[in-house]
Amino acid sequence: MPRGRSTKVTLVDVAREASCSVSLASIVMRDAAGASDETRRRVKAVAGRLGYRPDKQARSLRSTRSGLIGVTFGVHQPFHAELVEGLYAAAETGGHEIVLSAVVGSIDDRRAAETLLRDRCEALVMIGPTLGTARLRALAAEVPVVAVARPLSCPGVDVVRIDDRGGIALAVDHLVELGHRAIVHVDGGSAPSSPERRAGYLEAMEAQGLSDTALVIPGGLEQAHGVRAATEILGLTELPTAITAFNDRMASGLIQGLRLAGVEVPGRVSVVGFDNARDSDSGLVPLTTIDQNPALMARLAWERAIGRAADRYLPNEQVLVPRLITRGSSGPAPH
Amino acid sequence: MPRGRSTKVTLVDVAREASCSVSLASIVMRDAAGASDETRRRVKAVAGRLGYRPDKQARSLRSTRSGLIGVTFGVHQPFHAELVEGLYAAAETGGHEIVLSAVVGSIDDRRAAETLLRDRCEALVMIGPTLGTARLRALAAEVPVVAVARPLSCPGVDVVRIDDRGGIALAVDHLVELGHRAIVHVDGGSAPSSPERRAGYLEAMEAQGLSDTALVIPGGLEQAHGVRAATEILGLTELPTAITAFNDRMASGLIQGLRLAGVEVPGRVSVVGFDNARDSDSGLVPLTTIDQNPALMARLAWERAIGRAADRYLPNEQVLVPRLITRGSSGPAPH
DNA sequence: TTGAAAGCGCTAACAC
DNA sequence: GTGTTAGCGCTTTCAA
Repeated sequence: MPRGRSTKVTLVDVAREASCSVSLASIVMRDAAGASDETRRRVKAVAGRLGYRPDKQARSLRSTRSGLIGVTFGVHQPFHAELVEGLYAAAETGGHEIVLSAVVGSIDDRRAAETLLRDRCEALVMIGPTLGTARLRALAAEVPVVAVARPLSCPGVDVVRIDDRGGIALAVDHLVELGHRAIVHVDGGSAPSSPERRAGYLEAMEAQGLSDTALVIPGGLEQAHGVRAATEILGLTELPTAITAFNDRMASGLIQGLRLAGVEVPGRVSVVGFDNARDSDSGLVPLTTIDQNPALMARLAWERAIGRAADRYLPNEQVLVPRLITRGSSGPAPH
Repeated sequence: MPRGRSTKVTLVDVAREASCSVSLASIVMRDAAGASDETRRRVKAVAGRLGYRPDKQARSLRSTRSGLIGVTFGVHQPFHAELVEGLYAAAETGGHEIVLSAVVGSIDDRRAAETLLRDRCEALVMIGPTLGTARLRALAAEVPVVAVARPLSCPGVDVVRIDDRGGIALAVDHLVELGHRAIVHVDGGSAPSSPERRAGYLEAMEAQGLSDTALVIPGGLEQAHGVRAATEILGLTELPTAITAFNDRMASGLIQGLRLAGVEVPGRVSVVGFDNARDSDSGLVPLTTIDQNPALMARLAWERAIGRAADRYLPNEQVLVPRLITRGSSGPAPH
């Protein structure tokens, strides 16, 4: 019977074995000042030999500061995955550690955040939270909250986001430059940023004097929504020559839906996505899209979070500049 | 200055306010036996009013059992997301809580697991771990490990997995039944399960007396790998009439690559995927695929994990039965 | 530079 | 049903 898992090694064991006091051993393990090199060497050696692993819980229990930054994210959302990856990279700088809390079908942002509070996180980074501003503010009253990838005007909550309106404008302007005039937008349904991108689209169309041809089709986040939207677009009395999609995944659905009906992309219809997601350069046709620079976004969010945890800043908003990635799904307007 | 975040409310505060002892308050908060209904009501009311939140760390520090089950997963892997969702669902039964640890570019399974050990998890569920059996076994010596979605023969490690060989055989048999004989397999590169599916393909082909036409093309996990493989397949002297792909994402790439070259799916070439992923029914053509039943897989893994944590079982292996989902990407062989 | 003692917030063992 | 006592593994005064 493989019982008897290596019973726990504590700092007491290490100290005894290294014949020094527990506090001294503690100093060494924390790389704090106040121990001789000789002691340091000895303690470290013993710790290694015994397979000592500092107990995070006990440590944070004693030292009020937990060193934990909570992160909520949607498991099924590729863009969130990019940000999580970026946060891990940022966390490498040390001093603070990530605690993940997933938003899944059965668990919303509020419950996910609640878990993190019980973990005594010093600050929360919430990725694309679908939470009312009232609840968000209530949360922010308990712990510093940094909302990422969700345009938000909520006093007390930090925001790190892309300029959604500007991003869509980039797409529209790009298409207009290619000669397109009949450009429709497929939105993201109830997703964060969807209203902003929708509005940005309408503004950009107006700025180009194209208000009368502007049209928004309801969409969503997934490929299936794009396929559905394609059907709807194909049913229009007049087929547009270009489409801007809420995100890349749906853009992929759009392209596939159009191609299925024999409509060439970009020959007959151009499509521009949003996100510059992993698979976006490898579909039926490489996708022209808007890059959000998730790595930078994550880094800024992380810095904010630890800064707020240390009470170094007041909450504010940071808006990143979107970038157009021109690939194969957009081309000159037909005629 | 919005300083003064509601300073921490402890059990002592609750007890004082409810004029009872701390231990009694503790009993109430844990819903343990040994308190009168009247006390229960009073303490709960006070706790609610004060916004008391039990400190998980202190709790687990004191009670040796942490109630934590660690889960490692790849953030960028949609199939892992399904499993994580299933694990959260399983965890609803209570008693144990999930601690997530992501595997990202800069953090491998070993480091992810190491984090969980420091969290004092009682058992680990590792999703698709890409870890040598030696390291896995070393880990399993410290804590019960349940490997999910990775075929593995490693004493001391629990395994919950799909019958990969059987799954691919299902796909091959389905295609043969449709009249196909020239069937190629695009593998998953270095991904877990890739060797097993490759082998399953070869076996099934042999069982069908098709060994001489069997061919494996190198692939990977992403859509781009499928597109690349499509190019390779299109370059073959004789185009096969069917393809089995390591997963759905790559199958999508394959279909798109083929269609780009004017090859009809399933008219000219049939394609079968693996995973029954979210987007698989909404692509250019709805994908025929193999379902792994991630919900059940997750539930079994969870039960194993808490069972092992309580030392109720010895490690073992559970193999799930794959199921063929027939959709539009497979059809009768041409001729 | 080192060590002794106190205590973080909680639970568990025991007495009442 | 209730309170008292001890202590989880660690950090943190404080004194030596």
